[in-house]
Amino acid sequence: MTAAFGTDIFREGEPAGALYNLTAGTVKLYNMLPDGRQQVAGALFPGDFLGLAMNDAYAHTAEAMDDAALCRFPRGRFEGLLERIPRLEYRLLAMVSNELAQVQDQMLLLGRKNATDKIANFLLQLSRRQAARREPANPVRMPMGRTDIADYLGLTTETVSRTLTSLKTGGPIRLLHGNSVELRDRAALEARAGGGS
Amino acid sequence: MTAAFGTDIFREGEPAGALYNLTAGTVKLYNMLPDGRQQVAGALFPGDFLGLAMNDAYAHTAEAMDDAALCRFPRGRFEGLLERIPRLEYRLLAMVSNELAQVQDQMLLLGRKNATDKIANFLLQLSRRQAARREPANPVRMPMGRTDIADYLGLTTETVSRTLTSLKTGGPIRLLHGNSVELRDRAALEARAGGGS
DNA sequence: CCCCGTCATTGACGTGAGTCAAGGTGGCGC
DNA sequence: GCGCCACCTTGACTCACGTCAATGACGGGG
Repeated sequence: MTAAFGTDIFREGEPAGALYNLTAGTVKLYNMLPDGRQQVAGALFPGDFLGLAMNDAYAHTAEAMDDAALCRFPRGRFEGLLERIPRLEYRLLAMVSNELAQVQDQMLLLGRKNATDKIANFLLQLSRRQAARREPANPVRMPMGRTDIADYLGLTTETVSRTLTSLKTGGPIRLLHGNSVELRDRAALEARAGGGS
Repeated sequence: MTAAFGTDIFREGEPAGALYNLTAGTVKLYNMLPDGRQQVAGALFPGDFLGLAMNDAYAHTAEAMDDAALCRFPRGRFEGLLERIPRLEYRLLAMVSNELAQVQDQMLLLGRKNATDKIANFLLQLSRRQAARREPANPVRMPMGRTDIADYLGLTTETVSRTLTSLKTGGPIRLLHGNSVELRDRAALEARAGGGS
């Protein structure tokens, strides 16, 4: 199954009929706010699962940020699998637990850090996830636009832009062509990311 | 098992040796930030579970906010239970999924709302949880101090205080003795809580 | 009963990030 | 190659919230 750029895979509130595994491309999860803005809950890369929280309805809308390919598991059939392979349920539980831990980190980030710390964190997170996917960790690719980054970090596009510029000027990063970022001084970023305020 | 006011039930990073069910009292979950501040991840009330994310280490420190009583399930024995009662694992998965959804709501709150909206949301959330526990929904009890509220909402104690005062002056709430709040105009609060910015 | 420690409130002030508003820049189709 | 459009960048200004600091209200212990 494939999803073209900009199309929804499922929408917030829809009955959760299936879960998916992303095999190629990038997908964002977000919630629409009443005023039209959106809160991006996360970005997913190949290997990640979508809709694995076993609730009745999807908690987010999932939208392809480029052309994506997915593996779809209808929920009924999946639950049948769970019955027969209890081990699988344990794995699933672990995955949801992991996701929970990640989201809680993100909470901490949103509540307590300033713009620079948020961006530093974000870049390092992307880098780590690229490495986990056995891609080069360094030139970090950002398939999403400034708006999505802003909505993910609780900032505005302007602030994201300004912050990236100031990190560029300050030395730790370099902006490359095609929405990529070279991390020139990872230690400096780590310091910002971990550090408070 | 009991935990007196101010004592830790478990600490962030410790091997997750057990999970707990809170039977009486109130417990907060938080992470310490390097600079000494804390991010409160949640408040737990009777009936809630602690440490149910099946990771190897606890993601938070759990501290009793008053004298609390807990039911402790050592992890080994619990996993034995899981083996024998697959249905239980499914229940557990559902609970973790719920928690995930809640935390994601909280993320949205932290990233995108102003102080008044956060407080309104917080009060309504407490009210709903009291109702879920079959206590009266209206005078909302707040067992935690201003500092904990602030650390939960990503604010400062001063801002929490000011915002409560302004809600009081504006009409929708009334501050009672003993850390309780009377909701006088729930609709007004709902409007703030749902509404954007 | 009063003192003192802890926590909440209130005020004055500074600042980081949001808002509003112009430019740039690159990609794509014609 | 040109123009259009979407997106990014930059600037000026504003304001909500944080910070620093003083005061006020409880509540428990001596």
